[in-house]
Amino acid sequence: MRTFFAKNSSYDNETVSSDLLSSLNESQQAAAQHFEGPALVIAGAGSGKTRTVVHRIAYLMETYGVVPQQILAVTFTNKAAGEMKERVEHLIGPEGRDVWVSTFHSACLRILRTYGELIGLKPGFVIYDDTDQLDVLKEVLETVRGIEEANPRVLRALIDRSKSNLWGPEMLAQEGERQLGNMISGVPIELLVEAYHRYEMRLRKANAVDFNDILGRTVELFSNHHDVLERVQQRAVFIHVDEYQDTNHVQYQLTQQLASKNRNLMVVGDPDQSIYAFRGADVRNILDFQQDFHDAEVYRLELNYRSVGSVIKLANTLIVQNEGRLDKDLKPVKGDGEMVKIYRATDHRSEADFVARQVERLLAARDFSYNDFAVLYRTNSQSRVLEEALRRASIPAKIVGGVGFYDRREVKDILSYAKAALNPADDVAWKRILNRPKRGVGKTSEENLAAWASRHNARFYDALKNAEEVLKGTPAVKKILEFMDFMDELMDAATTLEAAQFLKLIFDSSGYMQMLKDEASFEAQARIENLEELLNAVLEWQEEGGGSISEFLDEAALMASVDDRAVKAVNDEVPDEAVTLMTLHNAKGLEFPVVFLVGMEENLIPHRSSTASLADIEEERRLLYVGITRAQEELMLVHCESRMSFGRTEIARPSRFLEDIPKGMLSEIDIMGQELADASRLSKFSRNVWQAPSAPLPKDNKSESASLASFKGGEHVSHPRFGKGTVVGVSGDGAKAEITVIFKEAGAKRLLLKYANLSPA
DNA sequence: TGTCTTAATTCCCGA
DNA sequence: AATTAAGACA
Repeated sequence: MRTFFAKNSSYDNETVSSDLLSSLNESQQAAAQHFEGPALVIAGAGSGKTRTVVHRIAYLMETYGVVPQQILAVTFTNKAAGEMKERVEHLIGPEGRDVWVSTFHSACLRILRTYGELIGLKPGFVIYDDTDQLDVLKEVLETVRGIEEANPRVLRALIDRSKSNLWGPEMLAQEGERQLGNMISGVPIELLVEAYHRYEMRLRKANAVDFNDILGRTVELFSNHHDVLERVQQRAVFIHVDEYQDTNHVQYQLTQQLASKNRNLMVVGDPDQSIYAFRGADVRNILDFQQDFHDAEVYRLELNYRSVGSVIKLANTLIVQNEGRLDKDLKPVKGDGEMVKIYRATDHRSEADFVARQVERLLAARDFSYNDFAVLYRTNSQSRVLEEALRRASIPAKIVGGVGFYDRREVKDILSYAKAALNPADDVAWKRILNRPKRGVGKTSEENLAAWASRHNARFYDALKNAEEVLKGTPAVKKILEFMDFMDELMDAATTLEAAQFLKLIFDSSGYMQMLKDEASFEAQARIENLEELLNAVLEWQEEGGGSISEFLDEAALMASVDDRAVKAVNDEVPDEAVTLMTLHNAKGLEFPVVFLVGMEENLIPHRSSTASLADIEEERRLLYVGITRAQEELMLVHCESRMSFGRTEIARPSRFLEDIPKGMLSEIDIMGQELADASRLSKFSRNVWQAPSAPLPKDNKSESASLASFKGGEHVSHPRFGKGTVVGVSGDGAKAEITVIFKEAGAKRLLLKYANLSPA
């Protein structure tokens, strides 16, 4: 078992026994004994949901003689799939290996690799990740007139959203206009639809699918080829879907299709932990389950085995404030435990130092190991300071997520060589490797080649093949001929060599390694090490039964950034024992004895871009709820008085969510972990909810600072030209002091305070 | 073409 | 603050 999950206490005493259900509580038993027909399991945080599903699988086999080949369990992340697979095998032995445990994406990819040709996917199709998508979209935007200024990222988000709703360009034209209006980010929707259409053409031409296509095209396959659906249904007679509250429409459709024949569908989830609306997840999928399946049995798991009482109480207090919510009362099994702590740091550095100090303190005081600590934050950008502070304190730490191993420039470059060799139509890959390492083929040549390809409706590869003609008389021709000779060799090798050997060939013969060696910088050295690590990953994967390089590419694409294998691969030196740093989203499904929730501030949680609607706020609240419920023994909340963002120091106000917490539920502590005496407590107002102290006065006493000090964010002000607005930040001091105000009409403005001429409103 | 400097953008969350 | 795009010039 990987160390990452080593602390899963409920796992340890799972054993095969004649009395399979004796280790479950009453409601868990009821769910685990569910046989045929649809079932909805509402499973609160820490209520033993995975345990219940794993036992249900064992019970199906033991009591009803269901064979493992008829059982499917779908999870969201590779991590969750890996964990469930191990627990299934642990509980029911070697037979458990035949249970199909998979993520939506890898299950669908497997199906498409087998049957994709039926819907026009050519064998050897590649997967475009988000960077590839962006590359394609940038080019597409240049070809649609009137759309040049559109942000490719905005367009990508729109396309992703459309696809997660199973909307093609035509549907986006209809539905999009109805639901989103006729302009999106200042661009008419017709043009965006046109761009979407062209994007689809490009992908088709490149024999590529994007992430959403992996699911969407599977739905298409099932709809148009019932025989394929039936074959898969034979392999999925009993279906389990984990984290059902986070399914989007495509996943919903897939589930419906798979379950349509046998109707043995068990969905498990917790509406209070729905945190993926931003990528199309729809809580209604779980809330309406009983409407979809009128005969559904409903099981509720409300006993929490994970957290101490104080943590559960806080979580419940928070979440009841959401309006659109299924009533659910999580009850702790454990005692009250330590009070939840809160610490007010001056800035993000002192916040990080606080975390380091507490890790040291708790480690010394109690029987903890580094693995027992997790630091959770809202945005990846918060990780750097934390990582640095822990390193200064010689505390080993690992970051889960963030810029993943397979997103690194050098890794993407090398894998692009493989992709190009396997698929001549992969324009993105060919363009990426053409001049990396530098071989004297610059931007102009690339543009001319691309223009030729587009004129002839050909592949970029064809342009390269015809370089002599296309770039007649330029010095680049000779270079391209050499390059193509090498690539011919590589294309041959792609089908004959093993994955690792093939990779080695790319390293040595492309000139890429040589380029890094010649550079001789610290950075280049790190890149070389990453490439060596990539080779190790391939070797390890081969030993575990992996096959060709193309299969490895699939693996790498689905691995994405969030995977403990990816984390391990970043640096071989990652010690077995380490504090875990990750985003709140990544923490879902995990648990740790000690949890720090940092950045408990307005603009972070709720995030600045998620305050527009009640639905946004409620999702942020659920995200915080997920964070709180990760803690088993101790929970510490931290917020700062000021924080740097985009290189500027800004005043930070405590999260509104904190202010709804009754005073007695939080213990305010100092950096030593000592509870502040009531007299020294800065929050001295005697309201019965926790209240943040007012922001400190600026340290200097220049005359201008008096006016600066009078703003701490949140004030309603009025400006002669921009009208009414709200102060959201102040930075700098003296004559250079700036104030940021979001005006109701004019939007966000950064003004020199000296001239801002604001009056209270 | 390549390199150096400067300007702009991003830092929401992810399979 | 850090990465990436754009622009100037050899």
